[in-house]
Amino acid sequence: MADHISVSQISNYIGQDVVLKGWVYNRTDKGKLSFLLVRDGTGFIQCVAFKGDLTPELFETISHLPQESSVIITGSVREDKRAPGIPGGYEVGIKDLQVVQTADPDYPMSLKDHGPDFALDNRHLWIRMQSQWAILRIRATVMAATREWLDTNGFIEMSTPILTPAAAEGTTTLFETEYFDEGKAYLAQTGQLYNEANIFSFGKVYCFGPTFRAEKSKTRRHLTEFWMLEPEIAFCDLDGLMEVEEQMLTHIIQRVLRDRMPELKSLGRDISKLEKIVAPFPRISYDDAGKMIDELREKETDPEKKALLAFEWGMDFGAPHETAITNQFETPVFVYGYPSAVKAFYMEPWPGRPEVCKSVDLLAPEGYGEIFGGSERMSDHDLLLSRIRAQKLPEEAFKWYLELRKYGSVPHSGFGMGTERVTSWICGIEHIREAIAFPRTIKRVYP
RNA sequence: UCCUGGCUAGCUCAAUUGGCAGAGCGAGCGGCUGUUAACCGCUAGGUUCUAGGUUCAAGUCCUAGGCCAGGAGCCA
Repeated sequence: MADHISVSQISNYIGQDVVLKGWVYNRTDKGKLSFLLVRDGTGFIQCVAFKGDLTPELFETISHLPQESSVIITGSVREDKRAPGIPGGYEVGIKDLQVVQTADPDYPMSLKDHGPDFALDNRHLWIRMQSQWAILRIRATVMAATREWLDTNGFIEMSTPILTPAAAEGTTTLFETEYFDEGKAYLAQTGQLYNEANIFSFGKVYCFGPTFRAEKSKTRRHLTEFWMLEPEIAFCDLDGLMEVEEQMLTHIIQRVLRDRMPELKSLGRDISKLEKIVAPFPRISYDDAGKMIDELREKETDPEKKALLAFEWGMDFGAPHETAITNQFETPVFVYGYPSAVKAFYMEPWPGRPEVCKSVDLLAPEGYGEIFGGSERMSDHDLLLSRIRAQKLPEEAFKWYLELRKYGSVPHSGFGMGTERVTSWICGIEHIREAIAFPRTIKRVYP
């Protein structure tokens, strides 16, 4: 028997006396009544103190409790439609209250809106707010559902190194650090190359960890440190990869809808939009996506937006292009077959069309853009070697990677999922920085 | 790196043509038995980002700098 219960389980205790341990999120006084909105990590619940039920000293204490004071409350649970909270509709009539610590009354995070600078400087306190709590709970469910789907579909989790010897893709900027007498080491921007080794031992694998990008990206879709899931699958072509992606994402959405409905509602998310996210998703080629953009640009009347939609075959899609495409669909949409020139060196060429590669991006609706990026990997040793040489990558560093193509090479594919991008989309929030507890951006490493 | 915008009370913001530094929330005190961003009364709270400059007078105009944000590029 636990010595206290959690708010998330409150509906099991109607009519009973319970003990709650938590923090005063808000307090409203009304004469002989004092309403405390108490959070305990699992939910938010209204606790009501009535002067006539308590000693004068205790009521005086309760009606002056500062926001964020830590408390242990004993009281009786009852249903009441008026009661706010998560799940809401229940409240606790206070019979006793023990103050663990009276919070300093200068707590800076009022329950009103805050600007980004202030909110981020106070991120260690901001995460206590209901909106942030809901987002980060959903994030945890996204991650749990991801692992759940992979683990029940034959994948095993491999940990790939964070400290790596060289640029994996040779294109992006990496964080650099000294590594004893071995020269420079770099924080990993992907575990993919290692997972390509892992599949030859384990078949289907994934890694799920932090990844680092030192690019000076300054947008609502970028973090310098984010959590990326990367499955890699032996004997899998591009079509097989898309199937894995849509099945896994469908599972994630279903699990969030099942387990995090109160959190989604508290964020004001349009649930009906999430309920439509069921595999299969539309698959369109880069060529067709380009034509779609041409048509949309013709229809666009705003000259500024029109200019942003400028497109010619061969260029990568920017954020405005992705938004234009995804606005045509209610589910995520696959765009496959990008020009090889704008993608990484290791992607398998399209049969008969060497200028195109077997790459696929999964773009989320409502303007959220790329959430998954993947490809079928090049499986021919000599072709891969020629690409490494053509891109002037350090051949020695890729010696082991090339060897994978010498000993039992097979068609294989994999993708990366941006956890915070998926979470942002599911939550319907404006900025990716709210989808991780302590965001790292180009201008922030504090707190 | 480039483009754009912002910086005034703890927070969110207002301040007309250059003319007395303001409000709401938060904090403190008091009132009210059903509050949901409660309400009502009272109190405290300011180096207007920094440094120069113009002016009788600068939150406002000029110059330089700092910080933050949004977007582009790049990417998940």
